[in-house]
Amino acid sequence: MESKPRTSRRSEQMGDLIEERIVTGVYPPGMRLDETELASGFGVSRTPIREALIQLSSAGLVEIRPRRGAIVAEIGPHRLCEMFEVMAELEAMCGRLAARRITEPDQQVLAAAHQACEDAREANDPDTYYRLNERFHHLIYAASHNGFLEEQAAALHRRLRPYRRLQLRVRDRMSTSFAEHAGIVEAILAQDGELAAERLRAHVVVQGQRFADLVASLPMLGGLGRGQAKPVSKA
Amino acid sequence: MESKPRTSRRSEQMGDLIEERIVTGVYPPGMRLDETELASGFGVSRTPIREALIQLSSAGLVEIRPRRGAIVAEIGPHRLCEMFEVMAELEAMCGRLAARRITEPDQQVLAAAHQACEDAREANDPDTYYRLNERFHHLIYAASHNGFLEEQAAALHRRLRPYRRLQLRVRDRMSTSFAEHAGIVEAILAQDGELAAERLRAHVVVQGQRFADLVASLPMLGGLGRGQAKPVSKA
DNA sequence: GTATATTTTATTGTATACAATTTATTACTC
DNA sequence: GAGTAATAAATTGTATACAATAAAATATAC
Repeated sequence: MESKPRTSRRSEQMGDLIEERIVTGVYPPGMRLDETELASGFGVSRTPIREALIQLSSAGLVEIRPRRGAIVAEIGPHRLCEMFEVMAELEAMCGRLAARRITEPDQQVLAAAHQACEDAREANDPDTYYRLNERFHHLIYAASHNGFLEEQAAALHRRLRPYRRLQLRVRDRMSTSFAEHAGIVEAILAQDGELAAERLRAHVVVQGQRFADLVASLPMLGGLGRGQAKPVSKA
Repeated sequence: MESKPRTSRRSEQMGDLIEERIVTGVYPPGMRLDETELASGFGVSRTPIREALIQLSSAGLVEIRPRRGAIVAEIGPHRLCEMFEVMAELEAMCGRLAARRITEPDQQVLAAAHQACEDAREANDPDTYYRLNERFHHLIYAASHNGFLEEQAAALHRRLRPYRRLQLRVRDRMSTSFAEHAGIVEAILAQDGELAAERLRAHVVVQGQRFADLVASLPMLGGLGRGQAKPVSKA
């Protein structure tokens, strides 16, 4: 059968498009999002654009200032560290619950996903590793058998994606990441919740730390402080 | 000066109004939210209503089914337990961080808020206690000195409000709650993060458990299972 | 009389028109 | 010429009009 879009709502499609461009950096933090401009750019009216922006605002990706338009949310280093701190705890919680609740077949799936990561590491393929890493973490979220937690963790993970992505370029990050994964899998399969939690927390915190180092060095992110945005030309 | 609304956006006002009616049960779970009806009811056009509904949908309070309208989100007992489980962990995290990071003046404020709770308990005033209890918890969120965590915790707390509110009617809940608070304050002031986390987790989990008992007994919530909603007449 | 197909109705989704407010530009005063 | 006031332009917020789809009702076949 032909794949028909499961939603006929243009506003959702617009939301996905804009979100994509935000997380990939096409629309950088602080950029003004002109409704009329976006509308004509996407070939729709302002209505779906507005609805998409409101949704993205709720998700924290854009900031709507009353009567003053929307801008891509600027997440400063400080806020970002806060978010990583929470992410670490959510991951830890997922791990703790997963260790207690993971089912037999899910154990197999997790082990297989881990194995796949190893293959990507040996092939020295960061993009594939990145993708498989995402899958690995999502499997742990799901293994917590708490659907709400799974959603929350996935949402925050997604939101931190652009910042995490940078790190895999860092030297040896793949190997250390994989080594940490091994410890995590071990703890979960041994059904040691506290150990799994601890290791996942450390895994993410390290990411956050690594990020903090990165943010200090990169000029692109260095100017991304708490303060007001430098205006970005729209064309 | 006269208090002028800080936002001129009708959609936000509508959102607050609708949210208020949802969390207070005026609009019960499963109820259809007819855009036209709401619009005429509030004396505005459909546009602000739609925008409000989209926002509430992002917050998880309403569910928008494409081309089929919006309904008040139905949170079944199962999902609710999941949410309480996450809430417990967020509170625990706030407590752990608060114990490590709370400032001198904030210690005073927290102690005072706790004292105020005691007064309400002695006066046997559940409504006041409820309000002061909210304040107490929010102070702990803030004391974590993680603004993002504070927001997340507050948002989930708010979302669970209608369900938590029921419990204070339960016999002796005020006293046990207060006793638990005392232990939490003690742990935080002693800067024992793990103890504070543990006690806060238990505090919330108990609420969740209590809720589970409640949900099993109340017919109003008993029919609120995972499945499809019974339609609720709109007038 | 029941089940299916067709028409009707109602409601959502989108586009456009208008109103209100903010920002930019210009004019004016000192 | 700099600073402020008034005006003009641009952009957001709201209302309404129209289009598309789903639910309801009716009609028809068996």
